[in-house]
Amino acid sequence: MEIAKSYNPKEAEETHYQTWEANRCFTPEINENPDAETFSIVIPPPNVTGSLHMGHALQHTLMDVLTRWKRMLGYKTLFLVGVDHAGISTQLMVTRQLKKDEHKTPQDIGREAFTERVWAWKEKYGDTITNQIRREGLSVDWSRERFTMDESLSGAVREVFVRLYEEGWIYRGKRIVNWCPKDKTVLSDLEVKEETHRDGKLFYLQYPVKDSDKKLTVATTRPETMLGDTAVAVNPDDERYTDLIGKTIELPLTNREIPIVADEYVDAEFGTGAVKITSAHDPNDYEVGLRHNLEQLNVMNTDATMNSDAGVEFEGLDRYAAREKVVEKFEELGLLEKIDDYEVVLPICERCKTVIEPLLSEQWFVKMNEMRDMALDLMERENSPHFYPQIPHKKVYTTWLKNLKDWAISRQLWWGHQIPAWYDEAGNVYVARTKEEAMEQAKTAKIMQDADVLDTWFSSALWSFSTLGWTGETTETEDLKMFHPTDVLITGRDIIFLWVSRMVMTGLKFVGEKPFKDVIIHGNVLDKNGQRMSKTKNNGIDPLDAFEKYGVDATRITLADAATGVDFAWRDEKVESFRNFANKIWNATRFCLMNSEGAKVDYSYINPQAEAVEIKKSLGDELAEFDEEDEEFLDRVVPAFAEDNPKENLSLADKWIISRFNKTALNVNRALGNYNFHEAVQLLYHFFWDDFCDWYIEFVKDEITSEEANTRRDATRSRIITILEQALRLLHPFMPFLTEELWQKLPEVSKDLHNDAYKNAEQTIMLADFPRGDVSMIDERAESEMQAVIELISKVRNIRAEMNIKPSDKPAIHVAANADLREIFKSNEAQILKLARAERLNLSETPDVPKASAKAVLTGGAEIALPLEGLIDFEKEIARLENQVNKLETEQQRLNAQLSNASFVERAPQEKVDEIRERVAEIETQVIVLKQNLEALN
RNA sequence: GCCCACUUAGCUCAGUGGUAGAGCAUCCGCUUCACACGCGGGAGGUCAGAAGUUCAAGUCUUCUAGUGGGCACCA
Repeated sequence: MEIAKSYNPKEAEETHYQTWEANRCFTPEINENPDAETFSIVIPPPNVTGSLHMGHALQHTLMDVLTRWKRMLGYKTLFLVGVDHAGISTQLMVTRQLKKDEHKTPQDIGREAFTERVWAWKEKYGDTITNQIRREGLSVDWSRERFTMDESLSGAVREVFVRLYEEGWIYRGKRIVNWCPKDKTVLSDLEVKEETHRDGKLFYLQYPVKDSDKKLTVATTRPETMLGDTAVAVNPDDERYTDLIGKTIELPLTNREIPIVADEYVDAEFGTGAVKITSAHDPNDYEVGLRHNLEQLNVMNTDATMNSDAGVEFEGLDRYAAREKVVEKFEELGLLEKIDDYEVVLPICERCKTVIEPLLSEQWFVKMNEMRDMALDLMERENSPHFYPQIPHKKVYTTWLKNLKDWAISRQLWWGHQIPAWYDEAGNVYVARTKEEAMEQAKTAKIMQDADVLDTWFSSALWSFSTLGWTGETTETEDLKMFHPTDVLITGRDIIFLWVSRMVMTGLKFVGEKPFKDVIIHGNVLDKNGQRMSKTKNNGIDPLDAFEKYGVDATRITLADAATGVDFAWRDEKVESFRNFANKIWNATRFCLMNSEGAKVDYSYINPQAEAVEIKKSLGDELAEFDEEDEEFLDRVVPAFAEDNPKENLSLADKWIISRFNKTALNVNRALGNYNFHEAVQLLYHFFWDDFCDWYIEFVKDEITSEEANTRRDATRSRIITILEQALRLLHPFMPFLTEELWQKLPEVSKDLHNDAYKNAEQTIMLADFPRGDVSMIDERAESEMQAVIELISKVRNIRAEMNIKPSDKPAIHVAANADLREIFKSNEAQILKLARAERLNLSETPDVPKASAKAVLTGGAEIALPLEGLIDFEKEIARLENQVNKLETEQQRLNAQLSNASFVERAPQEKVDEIRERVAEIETQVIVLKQNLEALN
């Protein structure tokens, strides 16, 4: 078979995904077993306007690893995909396009036409992200793809809104909200970020007191808001101002008079101890205003220009222009006391970075306390959802819930779920599922729907169940029964509040159960300098570039390897090393395939259970009463049917690699079960590269490359290709394309190697049984025997390298060892000679070597010597041996100190003490041998 | 201001109270018939600092320093 010299990811990536998707390998129905356990996971819906970034690539990889793993284990598996309508960003994008193409604003064409444009935009460009998801190789069920604006999901949104309203958990009210003057919409607290400005100013303004020559100085960072001042507040206990309480201020630049009030809110220590109160432009001032029954004077328009209430001089000015003008005027009036430099922290719009203007406005809110209590109760009762890692996310989540305030859900946009509330001409509100219902309530057809739409996160909050068919009307679907609650949610910590917590709350409230069992919070991918990736810094690494450069599989396994829950810096070198790993897998397979004539994948070598199943199949009815667990049966029947009686003929290396494989499989399953992706990757990397390639392949190389066809060679070929086949399965969840590509090339791989759950499916590794690992196949004896052989070879190699022996020089190896070891070495003589590049293996009971030898000692005290007549540098050899003695003696001293500590021997577990005693004995043995060797040299 | 996390080899990071680990980089030697994206062999650590608990601390406790994050305040 022709196979390229190195792995080219492109080809594999282009073909296999299409095949998988076309064969519906991703739909849960491919699993025909009605009793199969289920596994489900929903994707955090990316923005429809979005494109893939490293954070997606990371979380998508982890989700797909779990999904593919569970699917191969035979679970009925749903990985649900979909996108979010992303209210603000989408609206902005379409608005921009409208302006560019037609020089029109949304208002010019009207709401209906605009919404149509957005849908058209979505049709045209909305699949960018979904195609990138295909590129990543995600095994998501496209037949269940969802969009938050789908009719069914929209129905769920309306239903939830109406029910919450009817229960009094949604209300409409006038509050100070976070207003983005650029996007011209309200934002929830979570969509507001902070920005520190060191060059800020604190302005000290003097307000004349009426009927007095006194002036009261207030400090402010936003002088323009003084145009909307409705009071000045001081602390009631502040003796400086006691006499002013109840007096009146003649507010400069306006014709208004405002009271001086006393309020505990004021901190006498800060600034001047007197606070200007702008009830309509600051949340704290608003509260003060309510307490003192102050007027609510809004002096700004929604674009943050001043309105007519700010006075004719200021009307129409932008807030910053107004600020300058106010300051100028105060200076002219001699009322500007001073301007201090001051570090200000400004609230900014997370999306457009515009400074938020707190604004008094009428909006819809969700009262969160009751749903919040449900979520807290769930956490208290059953530690659910279970966060991975627990620390710090559990605490952050519960603390946030405890301090939760009402959620502003209305948005002044046209793209989204329009609020199902209608107003009659008198302004009475009717909340209903449809306009017809609202008209019934209003007893008139003259009603108008609320113009606002809901926060995009409102629909996302329902994602776990709205995607499975819940509409309120329909509350029980097959999918809900089968897949809700989902098993695990994987997301970043920045949306624990925005999304995770809200899904928990709505899930409990509307489905009556938690939406997911576990929540994995992954770390952020930082740039190579440890900085967060951001558009402004332009330090983002595009996953598509990584796919291009290193391949999807290498990128995936790099991300999985880095997924320990903490942030990590992206390193190209890291991906490179996993690209090398992919190439290593490719070449190992290439080598096996070059020597595969006469070989076939045969599960029986490593899994007697499966072998028994195969035999059972071939015998059909004859063995209807056959019991897979019946070991006696296996012993009796298996050899009779296995042509080469594999278990009898296994070499040490075979037993060893089978043992290593099963250990690896067991540990990989355990690691994935604990969501420990890093550990799983490390296990696989080590097994494949070190155990399989560096030792096993090298051990059997001569045998399988033999030109001469014989049953022994072919049996070995079959064994190696079987181990390889199994290893590819273990790797598949991480590296789906490479493993599929190679798996398809293996001889007879498609025959009888299928997962029973998918019996009518196309042959693909993604539907093959995932190796679970079998404890009974772990052979500790084989492992330690092989270890001895490895140690022997390594020590010889070490001597060769340290003594600068040329590769072409082939010394003899003298080994003095006990009978057991000699037996082991003898039966692996050919491999030892080859891998140690030696000519002859001389085994004896006691050392018998020429003086000019380089020596080493093995675990257990066996000695090895390489006669190096004429090659040996005595000084170098002495230094080498002394170095080894020193190392051992340092350790010996430390251990002896421990053993001479009476309380250690007394209080430490006996096995620990024994362990150390054994180690000391081992060191002593080795030191004696090394010292004898040293003496011989001196 | 309150809370949290992190600090381990040159770099990026694992690490479960019991001998300190990986990848990359580095050094030495190899065009050995799967792979130079490779093979073989090395060197490299006061586990941020201090104190404590323990027979035993990278790991548990407290304090200190540095870095990062969250929340609150921000007149």
